[in-house]
Amino acid sequence: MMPRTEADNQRLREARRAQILESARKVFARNGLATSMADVAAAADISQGLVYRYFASKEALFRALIEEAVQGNPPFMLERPEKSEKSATAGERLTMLISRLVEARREQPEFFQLFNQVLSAAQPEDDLAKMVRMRGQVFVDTVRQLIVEGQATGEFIAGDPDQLVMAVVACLEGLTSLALIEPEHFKKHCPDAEVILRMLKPPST
Amino acid sequence: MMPRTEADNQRLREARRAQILESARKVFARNGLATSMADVAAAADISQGLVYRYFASKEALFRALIEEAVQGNPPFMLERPEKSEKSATAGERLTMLISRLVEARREQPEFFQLFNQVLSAAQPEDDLAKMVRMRGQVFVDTVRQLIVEGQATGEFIAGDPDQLVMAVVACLEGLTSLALIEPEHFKKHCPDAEVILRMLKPPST
Amino acid sequence: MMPRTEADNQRLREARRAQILESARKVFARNGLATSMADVAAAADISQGLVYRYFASKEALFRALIEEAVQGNPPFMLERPEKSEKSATAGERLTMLISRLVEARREQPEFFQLFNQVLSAAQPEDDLAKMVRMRGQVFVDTVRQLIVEGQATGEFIAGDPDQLVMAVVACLEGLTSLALIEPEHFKKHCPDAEVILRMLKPPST
Amino acid sequence: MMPRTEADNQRLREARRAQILESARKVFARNGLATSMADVAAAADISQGLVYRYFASKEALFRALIEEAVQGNPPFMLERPEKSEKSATAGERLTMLISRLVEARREQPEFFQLFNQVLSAAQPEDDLAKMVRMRGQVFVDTVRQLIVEGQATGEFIAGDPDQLVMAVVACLEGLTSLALIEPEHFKKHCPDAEVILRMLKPPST
DNA sequence: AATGAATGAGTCTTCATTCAT
DNA sequence: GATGAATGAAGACTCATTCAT
Repeated sequence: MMPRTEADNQRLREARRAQILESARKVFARNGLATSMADVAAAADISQGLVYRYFASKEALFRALIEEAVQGNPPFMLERPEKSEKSATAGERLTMLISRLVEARREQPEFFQLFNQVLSAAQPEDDLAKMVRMRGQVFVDTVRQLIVEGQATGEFIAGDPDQLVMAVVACLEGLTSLALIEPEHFKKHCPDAEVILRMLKPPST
Repeated sequence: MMPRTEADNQRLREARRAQILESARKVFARNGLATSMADVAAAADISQGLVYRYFASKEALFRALIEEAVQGNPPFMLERPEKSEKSATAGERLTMLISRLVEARREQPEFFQLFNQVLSAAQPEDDLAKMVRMRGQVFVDTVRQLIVEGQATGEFIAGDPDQLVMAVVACLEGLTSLALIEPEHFKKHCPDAEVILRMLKPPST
Repeated sequence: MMPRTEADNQRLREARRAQILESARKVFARNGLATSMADVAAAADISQGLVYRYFASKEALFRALIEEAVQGNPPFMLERPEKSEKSATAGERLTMLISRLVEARREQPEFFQLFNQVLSAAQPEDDLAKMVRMRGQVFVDTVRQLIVEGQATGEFIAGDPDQLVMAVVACLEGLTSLALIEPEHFKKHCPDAEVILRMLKPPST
Repeated sequence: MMPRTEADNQRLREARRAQILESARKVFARNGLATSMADVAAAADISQGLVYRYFASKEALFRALIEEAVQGNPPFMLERPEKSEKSATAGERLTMLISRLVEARREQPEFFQLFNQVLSAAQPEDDLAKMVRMRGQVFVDTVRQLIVEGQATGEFIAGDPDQLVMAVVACLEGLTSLALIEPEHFKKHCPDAEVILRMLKPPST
């Protein structure tokens, strides 16, 4: 009988918004920007018009998804080693970092797939593409720094560090792609960080 | 002054077709299925209408690109070890295979980027997606076979072979993505096959 | 604590309705039929839904506004000379009429602007447009009648009466437009009826 | 058999553009911004899509119409007295100006109706509205200047010049409105400039 | 009675495709 | 064979209207 209270509405709106973001994340991660707003609305099980009460446009919605993923609400997105890890060796820290990132891709592949969608469809001048590339660069720099350190201490194999960085990064990027193609198989046989790290260590033979 | 002969015409047509395919490959590889036919025509420096003299539709054009890439007109696409390699060990043969694939990605990244575009934009039931996935499966099976063999002979580290396969495949897939993002840097620091192969070998420590 | 009586409710409803009409008149007069129901609700400081408790549709609301204006709830809308004026000459009566109409436009320009909005946006077959045109015709006929009378008595200049009618009517219509564009300036320099009436009198030279 | 030449296409495009502008002018003049692009296309007897090859958007089309009208391709739009008129008295020059403007409204009412549509539907901050208002101001200033001059020479009646300006301007504006409501009657009984000018002259009695 | 979230039909706009030349 | 003007169906977006609370 009573109209909804202000607080009720606020809660409703936030829930709706979250629901739309979640549904949109799934469909955009899978189909990229080719996804229609009708698809988004259907995934969220609401009318097309309603999406526009929460996001001004398709682009705004996609942007919200990317920003959410870049700014990394999900805690496992943190790529920099945590304070408690500062005492570990470069190799140990890189192991932890890779481990976390592999795990993140296993838990929430959509976040990473979104990045791929941006990079594989957007114009280079695109604002979002820049943002995603910048974020990627931070990650690459972190890995490079640890590899160089590890090489200095002899933990890692010598050689062009950029080559090693690229191998490691490619591996992670590739896992994101594989997660898109075969989610089940990916989850089951997702490689351990150690496997990836072996690329940085001299083989026994 | 002589009217063109039938053969001349045939040759012209084939050249035109090849020109369109090449231009289309570039723009589709970079921008995905969002690429418009106007973009294709502009890239090929011909009118929009003319594209339709050679390909019945956008879909037909894209299909031709994928089929060309899958059936591997380009010789380096051959993934199965050649006959002369039959005598080598599994490790040697896998090294050669990976080596060839890395090289292929360095030489002609567009072919592989096309596959990524298909997989990241198409519906799973899509005919083309199936074709590309199947081709991927062949490759995966080949790698798996060699890894299992290598494990049997002790060349490769023990453990879940699927995990190792995935690590190797992911690395290659990831290289394709990186080639799209930063072509220059990719070409310069593209990792050697040995780096990737190290994931399959026990580390010295 | 007493429940509202039926009469109270009735009064509340009427007040609400009047409030909506007044707000709607302002925004429709200024922005025309492009005005959204959201604009109306905001102007009336109520929710969108509530407008529909008082008016079945946007069209019904607009119609109510036009009918209110046409039927001339506002007393100054009466265009026919009043009884006490019957003894005056045609010229005197026309002066009084014009005078009243100029004054009306100064006092309540919105009513007249609404008519303009109908005529400039609606289809000719539109019901409302017909109503407004018919009302205009009554006014035109009245003016024409007085002009013809005035010409007969020599009060007004000879010549095509329709031309004179149109000049007078145009002047009044134009004042309505100017009132929309520059309300302040309009109110300050609104011409006297005599100025307009001069069009009907032979110049001294 | 031969493809159209460049020149052919150029001519075709210009003709098409002109055709669209003309059709659009009519429907926008009559129905204002509520006009749909489907209406425009139908009026021009072409498909909806084609309009967009000539004008980027509905707004761009409308803007082109307004700019065309403001910049006044039509020669009769010139409101400033021509050089040859410089020797005439203020009254004579104003007569010529009004005369020209009345004539313009008779010949091409659509141009002036477009201005009315802008002013009666647009937000005040609107770019186009500003442009139209500015153009109106130029006209008002011209009329005012001539009236003041005429008052100084005794040609015109004394009194608040702004009131007289407003009466004259209103009359012209009103004619534009009437032309929209009853085009036929308007053309037949359109008042002469002299009638309007009489508002500026002392009456004989 | 009152709110504002939700719906869906209608409009603007794009783009694959066709067609006159 | 070649061009680019033209078409029309599909997708983004708005807004009058309804409905649960």
